This record gives sequence, structure tokens and C-alpha cells, in this order.
Amino acid sequence: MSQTVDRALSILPLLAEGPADLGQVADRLGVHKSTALRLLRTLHEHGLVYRQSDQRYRLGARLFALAQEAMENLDVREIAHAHLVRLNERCGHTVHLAVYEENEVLYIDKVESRYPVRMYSRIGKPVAITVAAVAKLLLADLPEPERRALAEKLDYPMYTPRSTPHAAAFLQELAKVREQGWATDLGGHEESINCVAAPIRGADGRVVAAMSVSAPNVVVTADELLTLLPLVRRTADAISGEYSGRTPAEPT
Amino acid sequence: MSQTVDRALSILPLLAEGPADLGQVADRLGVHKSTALRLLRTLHEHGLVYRQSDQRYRLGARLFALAQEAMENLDVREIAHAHLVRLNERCGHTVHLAVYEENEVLYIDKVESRYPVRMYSRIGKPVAITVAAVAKLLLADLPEPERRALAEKLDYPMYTPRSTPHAAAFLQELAKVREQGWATDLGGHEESINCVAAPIRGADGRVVAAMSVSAPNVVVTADELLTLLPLVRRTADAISGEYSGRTPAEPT
DNA sequence: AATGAGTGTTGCAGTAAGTGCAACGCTGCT
DNA sequence: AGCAGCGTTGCACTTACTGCAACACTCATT
Repeated sequence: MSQTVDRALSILPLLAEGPADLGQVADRLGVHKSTALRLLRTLHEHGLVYRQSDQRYRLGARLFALAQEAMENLDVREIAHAHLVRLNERCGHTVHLAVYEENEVLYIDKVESRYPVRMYSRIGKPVAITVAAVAKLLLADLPEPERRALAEKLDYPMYTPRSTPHAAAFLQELAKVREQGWATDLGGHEESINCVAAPIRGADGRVVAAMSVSAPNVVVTADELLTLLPLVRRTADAISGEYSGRTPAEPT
Repeated sequence: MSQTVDRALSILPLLAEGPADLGQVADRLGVHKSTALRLLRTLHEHGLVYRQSDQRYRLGARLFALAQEAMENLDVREIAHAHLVRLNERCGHTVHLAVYEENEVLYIDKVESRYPVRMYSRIGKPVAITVAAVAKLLLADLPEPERRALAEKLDYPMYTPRSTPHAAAFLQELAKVREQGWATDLGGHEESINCVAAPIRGADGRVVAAMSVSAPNVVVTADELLTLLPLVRRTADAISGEYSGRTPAEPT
């Protein structure tokens, strides 16, 4: 791999922690100030870092634009969006769409709840992978060795008493999810929030994305939320059909 | 600047247009395939590009995470958020927060309208700089020479008949905005959408961000929207006060 | 005011690191 | 089977990146 590029890219996560000046960047990279300067300049030219008024460096605006464009190029997202909106119109709750990539699960689309109490989440934010319903579906579909390797490698933070406690429990849960073809998260991430999720599959049957409906206890109980399962699954299947080309275009 | 890094970073916007294979990347960079391969591998290791199942490269997930973190580090955003939510609760319309950086204006926060008809926009997306009310405020505060230089350099797309047509008109509008301390966009970007915006200033009086309230004609007329101006300005001033440290902490 | 410490910046010589080449391996097509 | 197209690897070359040391600048301090 390329050393120079490697060093330059290492600056990005470093700046993601917060602004830093030249000296700090050089130190943390373990290179001379002049070297760090040149790397930062190159990053700057491409708009990936920004120099604020106090001379310190921050991540730059181009980063947002790139992330944005990347997102809009995901074809699942494009196909799914209309379905997600329609689902939101019918049930009123927050609807999420998520994909798996390189050991992370992240939301790529979201339709906000129409109830005043909303859950916090943001497109692009990595999901709590050990507890989220969508994460369970996406990981459950990985080939066995990869799934096991990943499960062993993960941390299992106890967000609530109902969070998945360790790899063994997680693998067991994944097996169950794989079997039943849908997943839930009942207060495993935040005490009062429940989710039901269903998988979106490509033409080859592999899970390419997962969608979920989430709502806080104060709006609907877990049992009530579960009654939405058939609707969620139908929506996911409709997206699957369209994505894999079986349903070329759907009437609006 | 560093040639290697420069080349590597040039790959990102290229991939933002859509997935590409090794040969295409090499061609567009004007380098040998093997060189492109090494660059892509380095980008891949850092999670900035992802190799999809058909071997082609796409932008990767880390990019979203980085953009996310960068955004959460912006202190204006953090301070402003609660105020924006409160404003949204009072008026119900879409509220935006935007900053200027390197010739671009971009949204860094948004509270969705509570009306069913919503305008399209997305955090991180560059704003239509020649027409948006927030852009006018941010650019109006630039030093004269920079403002003029930027105005000359911009394109003036006619989104609607009321879009700003050329640099001269834009500079005149900026002068007016600078004078009055607030801005509007009445159907300049999308025929049926109006916005009112106010500036957020740091301790030195410079504009550090701008916020706006937007609503489509079908919900409220432009005149009705304008009655919200005092409220918008008060909110912006409250954020300014807190940001510049004059109002240490506000009661919730 | 003048001095000094702490930064960011520049030109330069050495060489480490990146480049292109050419040959190889693989996959899918005819 | 044979071929075409693509991704991958090892290697010799030399380009272009590195660290150094000196310089420029701002901001406290005496």
C-alpha cells in the first residue's frame, strides 16, 4: 500500500475527533511538521480538510458532499424510498433503511415519525450492531465463518439490561433471526424503544438491506408494534421484488 | 503538494459519480493500472472505498461516519439545535441551519416541517448558493473583494424566473441583505417555496452561520411567512448570544 | 520596546517509496 | 479448448517524498 496516502488518510479520523493544529497532527502521525503540512495542504486542496480562522484544521465540507453523493448512488435506497414513505404514511412511526458494509451497519435512509416523540438517529451513523433489529438481519445472512468471526470480534456494550450480552447469545439470536426471516429489538438499545425489522433481498436471495419500524413505548406497546410485522414484511418484499427486477415498475 | 495523495484523493469524486472498475479509474487518473490498484487498496484499507460484489469500487461507509463526526463537532450546530427545535415547535415549518466554507454553503442541521407537504433538502448537501436566503446572508458578510470575486465566479442557473440572473444582481441583493440584516428567498429556487432567514454572529460580529424557515405556498403565503421574521431574528440572536458567550447557559 | 518562545513555512540534498513494465493467473465467453 | 479481458504480482528505475535546518511570523513577557 502507499505510505504517503496511508499517512494522509490517517489524518481524517484524527481530525474527526476535533480540530487540531499542525504540530498535533505531525506528532500523532509520527512525521516531521513539514511532511504533515504538505499532506494537510493536499487534503485541503481537495476540500477534505478546512482551515479555520485560528489556523487549526478541521474536516472539510467536501466530505459531506461526497458522503451525500455516495448515498444517492445506492440503488437500493432509491428504489426503497417511496415504499418507506408509504409505510410511514400508514403507520406514522419512524422508518429506517440500513445496509451492512465492512463490519458496520449503517442507516442509509430514514423517514421521521409523525408523532411528536421521536427517536434519535441520523443517516450515515453506524448502528448499534449488537442490538439493532436491522443489524441482526444483515449479519444473520453472512456466511457462517464470517458471521462467527465478526461476532467474536465485536464489543457487547450493555446499553440496557436487555442488550445482547456476549458473542454466544448474539450468534444464537442470529440463528433464530435467520430462521424466522424477521427481527426485533425490544428495548435492547434504549429502554423505551422497540423495533420490528424485515430483510430486503436481491435476485440471488442474499440480504442486501434491512428496514425497520421503530416506536417508543409511550406511543405504542411492543405488542402493538408487533402487529405491524406483516405490513413491514410486505413492504420489504415489495422492495425486494422491485430491486431484483421481478416487479419492473410499480404503479404510484 | 503530494502527487500520490493528490491522485488518491482524485479518485473519490470520480467514484462519487458512480461505481467504477480498476481500468476506468486508472484511465481517468492517467496512471498505470497497477498504480491505481495500490491507491485504491490504500483507500480501501481506510474504509473510504468499498469493493462491491462485482469487483467494482464505490465510496465506502467510513466516509459517512467521518462526515457525521465532523458535523457533530461543529459547535454552532450543537448550540443552535435546541433553539431550532423550539422554533419548529412554534411555527411548524422546516428550519435549516447553514454555514459557508470554501465557496460553498451547506446545511448542517435541519428540523423537518410538521406539515405533510415537505420541501426536499438534505443535511450536507450544498445549497443553491445564488438564491437561498441563508446563502445571501453568509456571502453578504464576506469581505468586499472576496465577495465580488466569488460572485463573478459563480454560475447563475435560472431555477425559476425569479432566480438571481447574474453577478451584478446578486451583488446588489447582497448589499441589500447586508444592510437590512435578514434575507428572503421568494420562489427563487423552487417556484412554490419561500424562506426567511437571519444571521448568527460570533463575538466579533462576523456571521458564522445562518438559519431559515421555509414553507411552500400551499401551506402559507409569502406574506404570512414574513410575519415570522421577528421570531426568526429573535431565535438567531439568542443563538448568537449563546455562541459568543454573552449568554452562558439558557434555562431549558 | 525589545526579547523570546512557539508556530507555520520554505529550499534543499538524500534516498526511500511510488511508478510503469511485463509476465502471470483467473474468469467467462465463443 | 482457446481466447479475450481484467485484476494481480515482482522488479528495476528514478521520481517525488522526507527530514533537516534556517527563516518568517505572531503573540506574550520583561
